[in-house]
Amino acid sequence: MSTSCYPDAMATRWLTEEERAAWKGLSLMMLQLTARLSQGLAESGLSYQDYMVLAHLSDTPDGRRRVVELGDDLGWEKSRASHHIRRMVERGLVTKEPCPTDQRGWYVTLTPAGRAAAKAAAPAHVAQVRELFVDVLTPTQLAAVETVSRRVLNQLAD
Amino acid sequence: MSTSCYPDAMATRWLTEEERAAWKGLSLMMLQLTARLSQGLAESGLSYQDYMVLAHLSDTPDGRRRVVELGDDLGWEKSRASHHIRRMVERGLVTKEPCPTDQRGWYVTLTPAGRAAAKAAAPAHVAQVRELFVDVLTPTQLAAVETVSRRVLNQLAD
DNA sequence: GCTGTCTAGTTGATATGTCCACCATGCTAG
DNA sequence: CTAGCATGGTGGACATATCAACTAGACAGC
Repeated sequence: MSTSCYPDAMATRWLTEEERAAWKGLSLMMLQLTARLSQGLAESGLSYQDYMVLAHLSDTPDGRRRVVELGDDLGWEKSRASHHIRRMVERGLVTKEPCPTDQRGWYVTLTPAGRAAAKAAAPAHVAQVRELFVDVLTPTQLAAVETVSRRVLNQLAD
Repeated sequence: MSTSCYPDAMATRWLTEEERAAWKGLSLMMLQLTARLSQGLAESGLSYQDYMVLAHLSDTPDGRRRVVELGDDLGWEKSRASHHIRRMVERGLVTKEPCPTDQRGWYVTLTPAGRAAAKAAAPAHVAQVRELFVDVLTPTQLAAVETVSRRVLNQLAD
């Protein structure tokens, strides 16, 4: 597949070794990293996804966010967001309140239990992000990561 | 959560804004990127995971790989690997052959159909990886990505 | 040989994600 | 006002992932 000539009209520009290494490294890194972080969070009784929702909500100034907004923040489609929020409501981590200005919409807000769960899980999670990612890199490398992701996300937004 | 002082013995070292931005950017980028690439591959009738398996097999010199090896390559646990391979066998993309030197094991190999599917999907997929990732970055940035992922994967390996 | 422990892989229950059709509301143009 | 289209969210069917328990073969020490 990395090999050679296609009969097609458009000759495919295959990846060079460097390009391939970068892409493969990135993919594998993210797979392993999120797997490990999930494991870590599991000990606090939260999934990675749960944690992201909770963290996002507690970062929001008024502590509430529409279902689809939350989905956009986390890169989820609305259906996934809806299902996941429902499950979190069932577990008592968040609640939904009708949105006064848009009858279709719901605000998702943290419950005290949700806030507590996030607070309990945060230190270990952050420590792990540090240990496995942040502290392994130089400030320059971190900055590069930020630049790279901004560029790619920009490109994706077209 | 990003806020402040914990009563704990170990004071948590929270992330700085730069660190946070890098981590968040990276996570979101990978989410969106893989989502988009999955969509692209769906038009060839393959999932992202299917493609990774096929690509890996066709990269392997002798075109075969043990189930768990494949899992390691892709960052999967053995159970996930087993389930996924089974489904791919059912769809005729790969086959399993008993391993002569280890009675417990199986070699996974491409079928002609699997090889053809990979070959058909590759050009569009590679084009998309280029468009959305590789071609958005400078060679220096690509090299940085590679370095970063190598370091992090190294750290994970402990 | 016998025993215990490790590893490869499977299985099934359950949790999660995806896809698509759907409903109700909002929004815009005539 | 109202006709049409866009948007926020739900629901169900199905695909995929995770977890824990399990089988069978490998492998080491005796």
